[in-house]
Amino acid sequence: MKQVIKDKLERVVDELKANHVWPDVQLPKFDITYPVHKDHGDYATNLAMALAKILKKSPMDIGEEIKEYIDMEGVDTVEVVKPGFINFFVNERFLAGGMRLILEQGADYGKNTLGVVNGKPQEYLVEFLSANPTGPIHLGNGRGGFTGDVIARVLKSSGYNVTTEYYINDYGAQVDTLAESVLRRYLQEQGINIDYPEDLYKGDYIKDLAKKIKLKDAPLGSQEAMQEMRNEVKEWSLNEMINGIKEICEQKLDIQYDVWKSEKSLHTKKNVDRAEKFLRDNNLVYEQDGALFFNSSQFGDDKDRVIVKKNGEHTYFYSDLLYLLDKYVDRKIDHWVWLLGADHHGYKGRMEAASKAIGHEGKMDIIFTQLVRLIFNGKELKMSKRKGTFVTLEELIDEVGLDVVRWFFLMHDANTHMDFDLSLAREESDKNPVYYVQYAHARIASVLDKAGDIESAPITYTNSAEEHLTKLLFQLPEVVEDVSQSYGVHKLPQYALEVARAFHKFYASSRIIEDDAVNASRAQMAQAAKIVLANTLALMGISAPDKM
RNA sequence: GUCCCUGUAGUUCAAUGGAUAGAACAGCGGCCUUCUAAGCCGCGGAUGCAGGUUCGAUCCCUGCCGGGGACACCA
Repeated sequence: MKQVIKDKLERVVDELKANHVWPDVQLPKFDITYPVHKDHGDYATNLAMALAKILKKSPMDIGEEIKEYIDMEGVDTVEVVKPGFINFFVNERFLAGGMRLILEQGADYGKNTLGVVNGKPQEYLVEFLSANPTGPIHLGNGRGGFTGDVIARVLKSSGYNVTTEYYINDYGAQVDTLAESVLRRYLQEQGINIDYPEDLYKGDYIKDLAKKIKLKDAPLGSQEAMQEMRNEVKEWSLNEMINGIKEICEQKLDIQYDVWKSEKSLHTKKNVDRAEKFLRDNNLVYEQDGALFFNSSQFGDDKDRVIVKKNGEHTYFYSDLLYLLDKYVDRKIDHWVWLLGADHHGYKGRMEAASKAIGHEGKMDIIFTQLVRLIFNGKELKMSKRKGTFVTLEELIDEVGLDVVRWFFLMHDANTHMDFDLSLAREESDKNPVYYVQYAHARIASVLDKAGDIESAPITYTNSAEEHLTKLLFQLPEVVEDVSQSYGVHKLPQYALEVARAFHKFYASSRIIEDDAVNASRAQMAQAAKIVLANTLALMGISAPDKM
């Protein structure tokens, strides 16, 4: 609908030009909005305000003049109101026509083809969660995890070819710390007296690993034997952690990844040689104090970054460079959507600089998810891997259910801070708005089940609740489009809530089965509402139950 | 010290520079002999402070005050 009005207004501006009403008029940037209040139009544009600014006339006057050029099918009346909105009121035939469309498209209703350019779907890579394999997935990971998952779902619905990816940080010192932690706990478990330094990981999961691991008895005291044992523990622990994470993502979180990308696997000789040649050939690196620096400040970063340390080891940023080449050169992706916790905001500068340096500027969207503060009994709970204090996502899901947890993380703008009150989440899980939405879906399922087969009778309107519900249902395609461009996933639950509310009102005012007779018009409205609720919930990865 | 977020109702959060700032929860008062009361109807209640840009600012700019987070040859 929005698009129809927009197209029409573009033509209006052309007409104004052609008829020399305003020969100099340029098409201004005008907006089309939905009515905020029921007294306003069904659809509105502030074209008049935009034009007024250019022409230095009153928006009201301009609106009145434009009005005469607007003649649209399905629109009954057009009115101009202050401060310069042009309101469109659609008629019943228009509403019924749109309804028919929803019923025909069913599960496909809401999809669009924004991601298809010149007949080809764009290759998008969405990378998210990517928690280090040195500890469990905690509550704070939930935000990036679910936000990324939903962005991927929405992009798919918008015609993009989406690859979801988990980047495994299995390279570098932290993995050794993990191995050392497990090894020492294992030895303690065997009754061997060995100390446990402060900087090792403290959580119970380390002890669990230590109990589970089976090592062949190695003679202690020998350096070689100790080193061998260390390597064995390292490989086993890492593997165990990664498998655990995979299982949780797929089974508990309902997040399916297409690719599990190992950081270690990027550091092959071939990759490294190519990268070094590329960097040197393009004068992107220099040596200083025995280390190799990447010239990132030339490309907008606030300082140059070390990529090869004095001791010859690669830094994390080196991995990032390899990863960029892997993505843009080898895999030829068009765009990379990268979800990061706010504590990583320092990456933005260097990664953008690196993308620019290798000639792929502007192909990356970094989405920061602000940290979640945990509140328990009115006090903030600090989470720390080293101290072993955290609440795992798994525990929370087991307690209140995946639907509630997903809804909670999705309902807020990812870029704002939020508090998660554990005590409330537990107590008030029944009052969660997700149930309000699911209840609407279940109610519809139940009524339609009673109504039996619905005949495709003409749809007519008898009250404002029916009209309001219908107009809301029309918005789904635009919500999906919006989210696919803005990544503002919180708009989905907001929208679902609005639709559910509209349905509950409709349900209270319009009986579908009356005196044992099914009102086919209303049954079809309910059917359409069910489609919209189900599709919206599916995009969020939340179930749409038929019974509650 | 530098940089990134952020301040809206009692609470948790919405609102591409536009119309009367929306919900939910909490509070108060109504509605079940009829399709699921996990529902509906009604009542109160908010943009941290000071300037600026604009016809118009919750939104943009500056300063102040408050909250969170980053500033490694760690990953």
